[in-house]
Amino acid sequence: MNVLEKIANELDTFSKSERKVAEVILSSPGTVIHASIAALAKQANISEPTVNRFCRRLDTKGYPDFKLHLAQSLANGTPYVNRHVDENDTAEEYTDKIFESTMASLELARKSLDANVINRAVDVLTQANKVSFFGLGASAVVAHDALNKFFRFNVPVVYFDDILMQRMSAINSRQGDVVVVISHTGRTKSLVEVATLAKENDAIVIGITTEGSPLSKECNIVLSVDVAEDTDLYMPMSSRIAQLALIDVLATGFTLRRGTKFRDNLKKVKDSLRSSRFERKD
Amino acid sequence: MNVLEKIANELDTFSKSERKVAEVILSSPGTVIHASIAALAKQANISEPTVNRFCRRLDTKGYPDFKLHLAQSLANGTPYVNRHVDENDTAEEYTDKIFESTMASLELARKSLDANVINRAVDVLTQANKVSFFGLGASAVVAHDALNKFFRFNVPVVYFDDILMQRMSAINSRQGDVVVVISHTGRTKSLVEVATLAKENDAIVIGITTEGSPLSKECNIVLSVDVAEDTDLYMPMSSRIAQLALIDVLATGFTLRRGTKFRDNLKKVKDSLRSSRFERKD
DNA sequence: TAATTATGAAATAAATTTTCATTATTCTCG
DNA sequence: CGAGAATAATGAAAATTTATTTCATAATTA
Repeated sequence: MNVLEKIANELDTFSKSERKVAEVILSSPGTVIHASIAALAKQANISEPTVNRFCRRLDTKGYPDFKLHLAQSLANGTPYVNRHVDENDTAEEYTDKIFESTMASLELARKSLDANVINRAVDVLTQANKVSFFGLGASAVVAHDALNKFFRFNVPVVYFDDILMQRMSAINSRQGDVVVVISHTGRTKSLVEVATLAKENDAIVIGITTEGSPLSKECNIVLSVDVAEDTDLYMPMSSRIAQLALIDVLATGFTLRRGTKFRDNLKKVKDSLRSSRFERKD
Repeated sequence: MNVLEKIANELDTFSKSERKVAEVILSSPGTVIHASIAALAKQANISEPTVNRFCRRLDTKGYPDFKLHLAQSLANGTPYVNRHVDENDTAEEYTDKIFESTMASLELARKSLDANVINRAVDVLTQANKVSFFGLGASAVVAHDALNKFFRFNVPVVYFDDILMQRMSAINSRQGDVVVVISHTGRTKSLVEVATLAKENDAIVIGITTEGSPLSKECNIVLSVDVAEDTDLYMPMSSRIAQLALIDVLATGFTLRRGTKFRDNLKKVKDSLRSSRFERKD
C-alpha cells in the first residue's frame, strides 16, 4: 500500500502529536517531500524526534526513507489526472488526452484486480470442457477478442453477441463448461439472465463486470475492473480497454498454466497463417 | 521528463566520471534510491562531489532531491524497461507485467501518431457518405469496435470480418465512401487486395497499419501505430489496444467536428438503452 | 499514586555540500 | 606539430546541514 493511503488509514491509531504531523503531510504532501525534518517538525508544531518516530511507525527506515516513499506515492497518484476533452481541443490535444486517460484507467484497473481471483479464473478456464464468451455492445468487442485469443488454445470456445444465441447457449451448458459474461455496468438485463441460466445449468460463470452489480451476484467468480469512465462522451472507452487487458492476462495465465509443450502449439497456429501474408523483406 | 529517461538521453553529454555514475544508476536505480551519496560514489569509483555535481546537472537541488526524482521515476512504472512474462511468474506478477507493457505501448503509440494525419482522417470521416471498417483476426475486433462507436453517429457504417463480404463491399464502394482497413502488420494479402479494390472504385482508403507496409502503399491516408509487440506470446496484444485507442481518438475527433447539437444526439442513443438495464439504486 | 507512554532538548552521528588545491583536457600560437 | 596557457574536471578535506539517539520530563492511563 502507498504511504499516503496508509497515513490516511491509520490516522486514528496515531498519538496526538503524530496526528499533527499526519495532517500536515496529508494537506500538502508535495511540499513535505522537499522539507527537512526540522521544517516539517516546525510546521506541525512538534519536535523532530516525533517526526522521526512517526516515520518509523509507518515501516520506513527514517525520515529520508519516508520521503522517498511519499514521493513514490505522489508519483503514482498525480501522473494522469482527469484530462477532459474540451470543445476546442486540437487534434494533438485530444489525442494526448485520450491516450493519457486510457493509460490512467489501465493503472486503476490493475490496482483493482485481485491476483487470487485471477488465479481461480485461470484454474477454472484451464479445466473447462467448453468456454463461452458473451457480451453486448462494447463488451461484445471484448468477447470477440477473447474468442480470438482462446481459439488458439485448441479448446472448444464460442462467442455470441446476439441475445437469443446467448440464451440458447446458456441453457445448453452443463457441468464442466465455463461461461464468461462481460458487461461493464453489470446491469444489462438480458446478460444477467444469461448468467443465471448458465449457473442453473451447472456451468461455472465468470463475470467481468463491476463489483456489486446485479450481474456480479449471479457469478461464481467476479473479475471486477474498476475504471473511471469520465472521458466518455456517452461512449464506453476506457472500460473496454481495461477489459481487453484483462483478457490478455487470462490468456497469458492460461498458457503459463498449460506449460511449454502447449506453447509450441501456439507457434504452429501462428505459422499456419504465414501463407496468407506478404513476406517481410527485411 | 522523468529523470531516468533524462539520464539515458543525456548519457553522451556527461563527462567521464559522470557517465560512471549514470551507468551505476541506470543499472540498478532501485538500489540507488536507498544509497547514500558516499555509497553511490564508492560504487561508481568516483568522489562524492562528483555525484553531487551530477545531480545538479540534471536540474535537481542536490543528491537528496535527485533521489526523490529518481524514486518518482521508478514509481511511474519504469516504462523503458521491457518486462517479459516469465515461465514462473505468479498471477500477480504477470498481471502487472501485462498491464505495464500495455501502458508502455500506448505511450509509444501516442508518440508515433501524427496529429495532422489524424486531422485529415477526421475530415474525411466526417464528410463520408458511408464508412466501412475491415479487419481480420485481432484487427476484426478493432473494426467491430469502430462499428460500435461510429454507428452512434448516425452515419451509414458497416463492418465485415469476412473476406468475401469485404471484397464485395469494396467493389461496391463509390466516390464519397470511406473504407478503413485495419491490419497491424499490413501484410495480410486479402486485406491489401480489398484496399486496392476500394481505391480503384474511388473510395478514400484509410489504413490503420504499420508505416511502409504493403497495405500502407494502397491507402490514401495511413494512420501508423507503432508498438513493440514483444510481450506477445504469439498473440497480438498491445497492437490492438493501441488501435482501439486510436479509434477512440477518431471518434472523439468526429464528434468534436460535428459540434454541440450533434452530441445531444449521442445522449439520445444512450438514453434509448436505458430500459434494457437494471436501474442503479444509488 | 505508580506505571506506562508520549514528548522534546540537547548531544551525537550521519550525510551532504562547499571550498579549494590538484590534475586532466582543450585550445592557441609560434 | 608541440609547448604552454586557459579551461574544465575531479577529489580531499572542511564546513554545514540534516537526521538520529539519548535521556530527562511531562502527560496519560490504570
